[in-house]
Amino acid sequence: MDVKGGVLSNQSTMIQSEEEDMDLRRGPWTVDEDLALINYIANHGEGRWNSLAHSAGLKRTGKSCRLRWLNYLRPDVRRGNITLEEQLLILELHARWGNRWSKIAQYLPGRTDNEIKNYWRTRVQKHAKQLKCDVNSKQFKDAMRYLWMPRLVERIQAAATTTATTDSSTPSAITRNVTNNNNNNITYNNLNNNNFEVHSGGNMMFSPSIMNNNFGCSQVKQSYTTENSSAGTSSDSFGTYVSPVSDLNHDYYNVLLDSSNNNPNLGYYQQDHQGNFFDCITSPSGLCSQEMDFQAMEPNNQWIQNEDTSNNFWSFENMLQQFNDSM
DNA sequence: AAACCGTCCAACCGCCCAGCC
DNA sequence: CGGCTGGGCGGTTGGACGGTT
Repeated sequence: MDVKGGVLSNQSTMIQSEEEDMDLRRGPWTVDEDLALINYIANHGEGRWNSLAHSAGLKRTGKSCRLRWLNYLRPDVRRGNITLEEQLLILELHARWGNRWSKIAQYLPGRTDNEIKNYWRTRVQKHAKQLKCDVNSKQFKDAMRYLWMPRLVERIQAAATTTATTDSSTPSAITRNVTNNNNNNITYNNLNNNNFEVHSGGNMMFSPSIMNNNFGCSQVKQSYTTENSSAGTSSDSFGTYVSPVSDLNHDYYNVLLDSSNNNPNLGYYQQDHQGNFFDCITSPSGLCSQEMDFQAMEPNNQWIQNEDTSNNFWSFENMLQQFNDSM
């Protein structure tokens, strides 16, 4: 008997019989099928998936061929673990766009929307579930923004520093310049000067100082601008888009996204009379007004010391619990 | 060693939208 | 304008696999 595939749900019996009549295969792809698809696309290009499937001699739906190609067979598909930088990008972009996986995937070259979606569901939603809060709740978003993401950046910094000191021939393990197929540059510069930036239609830039200092909310300053302001750029700035704001002796970091369309509606952000977008979420749920000092709640800095993200998150859970208790 | 459990991820589904006739 | 088709999207499923009991 010809194997029709093992990924068949019970409720699809009728569909299955219909597809068997049409001799359509479902389930996991075989090596021969993969080769047939690859060869056909190499010779004829992609698109018109239904006719492509037929012309290539594949007993598959056009949709199935398209999915197999885009998510697995495409030569530029990146495989392997999601890196720290990618995690950071996913969190940031998801905070901004929600479950727009394909849009988020555009900013992670080589990653598919499916992969990102899987990452979100298996990692992020798991933690939300463990913390007994909704992944879309303000509480969890705050936790991501003020705890998880800064820690990711710290770990990126730490990794870069380690790499820089152990391998002088290589500028940085996380330095790269890539261009996705929409010509949106995504540049991570985490060289010895500890900058980290993402140019992706807009910019996302993290100042070095935040990574090395407290992340108590009262000490976090964020600035946003859509202007090409060189005059306001200090030595701590990272490009023409950002005018860093040094608030007294407070540390700051800069996140600027979507400068391309000058969108002032960047989530929690607000624009002041000078055109700068300031972080009006300084405390979306009163975090900052209480001047919580998360580092003080984290004596062992486990996020940095422990390489495993999921384990790191449990120090986060402890912090969040303290946060909850203080509310 | 076997059963159980949790995680990962490829593949599927239904829905929606744009373009064409 | 309405129907059809192709393509894309987010959500869901279930098999494989590794770790734990």
